[in-house]
Amino acid sequence: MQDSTPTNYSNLSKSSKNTDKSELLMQASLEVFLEKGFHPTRIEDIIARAKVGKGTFYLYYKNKEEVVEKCLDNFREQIGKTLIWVHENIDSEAGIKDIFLSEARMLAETLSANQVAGKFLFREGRAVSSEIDRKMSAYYLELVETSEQTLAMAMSVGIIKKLHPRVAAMCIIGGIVQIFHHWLEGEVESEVEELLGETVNFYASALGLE
Amino acid sequence: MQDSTPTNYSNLSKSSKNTDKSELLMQASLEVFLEKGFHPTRIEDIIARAKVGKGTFYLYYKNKEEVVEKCLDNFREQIGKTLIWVHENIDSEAGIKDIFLSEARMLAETLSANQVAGKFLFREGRAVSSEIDRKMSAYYLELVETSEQTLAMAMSVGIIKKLHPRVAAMCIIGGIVQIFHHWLEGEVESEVEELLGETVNFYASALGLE
Amino acid sequence: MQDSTPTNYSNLSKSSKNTDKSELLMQASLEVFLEKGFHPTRIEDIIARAKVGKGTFYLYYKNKEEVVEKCLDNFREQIGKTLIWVHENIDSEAGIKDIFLSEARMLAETLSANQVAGKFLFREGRAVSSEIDRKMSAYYLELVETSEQTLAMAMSVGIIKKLHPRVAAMCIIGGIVQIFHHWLEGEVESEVEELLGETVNFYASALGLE
Amino acid sequence: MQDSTPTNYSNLSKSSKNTDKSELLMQASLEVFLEKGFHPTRIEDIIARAKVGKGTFYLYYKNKEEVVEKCLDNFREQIGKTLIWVHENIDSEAGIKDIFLSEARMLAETLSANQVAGKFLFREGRAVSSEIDRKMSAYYLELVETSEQTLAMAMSVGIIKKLHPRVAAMCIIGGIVQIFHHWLEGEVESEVEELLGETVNFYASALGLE
DNA sequence: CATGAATGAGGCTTCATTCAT
DNA sequence: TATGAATGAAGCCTCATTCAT
Repeated sequence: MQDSTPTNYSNLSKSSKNTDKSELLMQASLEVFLEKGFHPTRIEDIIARAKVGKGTFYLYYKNKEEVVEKCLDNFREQIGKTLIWVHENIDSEAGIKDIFLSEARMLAETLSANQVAGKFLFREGRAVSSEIDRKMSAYYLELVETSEQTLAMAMSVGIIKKLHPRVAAMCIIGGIVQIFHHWLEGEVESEVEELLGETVNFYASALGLE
Repeated sequence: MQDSTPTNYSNLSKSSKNTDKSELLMQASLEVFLEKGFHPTRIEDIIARAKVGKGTFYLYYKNKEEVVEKCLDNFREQIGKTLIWVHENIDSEAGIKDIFLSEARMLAETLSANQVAGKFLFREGRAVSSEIDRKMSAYYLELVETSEQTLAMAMSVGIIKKLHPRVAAMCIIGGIVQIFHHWLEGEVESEVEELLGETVNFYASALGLE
Repeated sequence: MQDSTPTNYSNLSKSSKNTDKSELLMQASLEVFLEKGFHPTRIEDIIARAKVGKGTFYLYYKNKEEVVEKCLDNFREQIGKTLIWVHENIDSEAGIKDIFLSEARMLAETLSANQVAGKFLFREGRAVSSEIDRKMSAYYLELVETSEQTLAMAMSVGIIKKLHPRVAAMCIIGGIVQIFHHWLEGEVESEVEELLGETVNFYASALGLE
Repeated sequence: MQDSTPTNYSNLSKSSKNTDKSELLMQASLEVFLEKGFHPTRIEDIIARAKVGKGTFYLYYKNKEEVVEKCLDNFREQIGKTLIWVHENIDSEAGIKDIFLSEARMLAETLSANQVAGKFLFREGRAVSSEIDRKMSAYYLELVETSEQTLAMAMSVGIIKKLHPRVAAMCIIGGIVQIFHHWLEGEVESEVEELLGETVNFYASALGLE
């Protein structure tokens, strides 16, 4: 529990150097992408931000697109790890609403730790390249399907109200993404805790929990 | 009723010649944008699709971005007209769920009539330019706020359950957009009518309507 | 006879414009290639010489290599036409040495008219690209083989001395190329007529023609 | 006789360590030059082939061009040594044809021992740099002139037929180079011995020997 | 001596835009 | 209006070379 942070770079002095540069470049890239947009960003902008030479960029990435590809993979991995962690640490005594709430909190935390990436991916990930677009569509679909299965199961055992499971999944995923998107963009003035609570309330109501 | 189709360009004989070329170019542009993505698309691709000379494009549009700007304006106008039409034609006898359903049906119809534009805007509208991004953010916010107000009012008169109106609005708008997005991308196999019905069911449940 | 020049651009006002630019670029390219060498030559050098914009080059050629490819094709065609013309216009009364002499004269004339191309191709054609290298090897082989067949036939009917026909062909082609190369490079001070005469003498002697 | 091989690096124990790396790099360079061509070859390719670090190349050579320069010098030296050896070991009793034949045999042997260098220099030596081009032109000219002098002398004493000595020299050098080139490229199927014999025959015939 | 990460000058190529017809 | 040949600014990317270890 005290070691929940997945990435640990300690005692890797040699290999960390590589990782450092590539990490540095990714952070710099994402920052500039957010500020200027992906397509208007020139490699020049990135290396200026990262304070490295032009050739150095190409030592670590084939081009701008590859940065995003790697970023998306990281992002998925982070989210994935979060979801897994949540499922492994569910307090079996807790009510469903509480489980939802912890899940939401963990997601919010992960997103918070990956703000720049999240903001960028939500905003213009799909427009980076058709490759990324495909990956993102696939990811959304995966989320929807996983969600659908969970809902279907919960419906069959009568924990939640009977609704069209896939439609419900899409409504939920879409809503959550929307809320996180607005939140990351700073367009929501409520406190996170309130936001999460109310969101859970909304979906609890939809699914007939109390 | 006999004039339900919102777009009606008839009796515009004079300007129609201009409009024809500019319309032709917009359709061609959107088609190519959808196929190759906005940024990879070159003016050359557009004029090849539209079968006009290279100079002709610049007779009607300043650049690719302007095409999208016009397209977004059209799109908003179509949706706006639809929503207005719905509100003007509400059968006051009908129940709320029925009103939602007609609203959803009309939106689906409008989106269907503007498939290419809708698909493109959902997919990569935000990445076209910061100008467009701002416009789209503003539009989403506007939708959320309008929705929020309606919900707040309905809550205050006890028609629907008391929830955080802005959170509810975001959940609803997000879910609907998600569903329409999946639908336009052909990733939903249900019949439209079923899809709409189940969506309305989900939100009716959330809002405590029966 | 009065129309022996193969290329005739008269009355082609429209298409000649295209041809003119591509011809202009080829001439400019070859000139610069000769002066600086193919590889050190930058597209910039070519367009400066041709006095056109940088984009214009790419309107007519994919890259420097393509210029050489086209040039080699032209060159082969010119030589080919010359050889054909010679064979069609042989004075059947003439002695073999005289036939050789007219052939040599015509070749010298053709090379003279394609000096820049010839000089460049002899000097560094093979180093332009492996593609060109292959083409040139194939061309040399073709020349050797054609020559070999002619010699073999002449040997079999006793017109010339019996020697190894392929070795003889290689000796002759190699020698002639060497002489033309030196001549084009301006490293031979004799008059053309004398050079040709003495060359024919040498091979006549080798082949036992008095 | 027991020391007929011109290159003998034995008893150079001290410098041999340096020489080894520089020799290794030269061999690696030439191999890659032959496979990819000189200009497309990057230093990276060379050091990959030689299995040394990138900086190491620069410890021994200023650049790719210098490798070729050294290679050309070696090559000339080898050929030079061969020719000298032949002249010093001529059996004064032998006929001219036999002398030619031994000369040709020794040259073939030397070329065989320097195949890679020879192939490369014949193929694209002139295109390496204008410096190398000049050196090669000068070398060809030197060969022609030496040959011319020998021929002129032989003509003056009536050993061989009277012909234009410079033209004869060019024909002979050109032919021999052509034959060796074809042979090195593997485009000749005859046995070396036959090839050499027939070549000597051809030129013997040209020069009126028997 | 040997290495290879870092650099940035320099050349290639694309493509939006113009403009004479 | 409509066209498309011509242009050159601008961005991408490579690769020779350096230098700290």
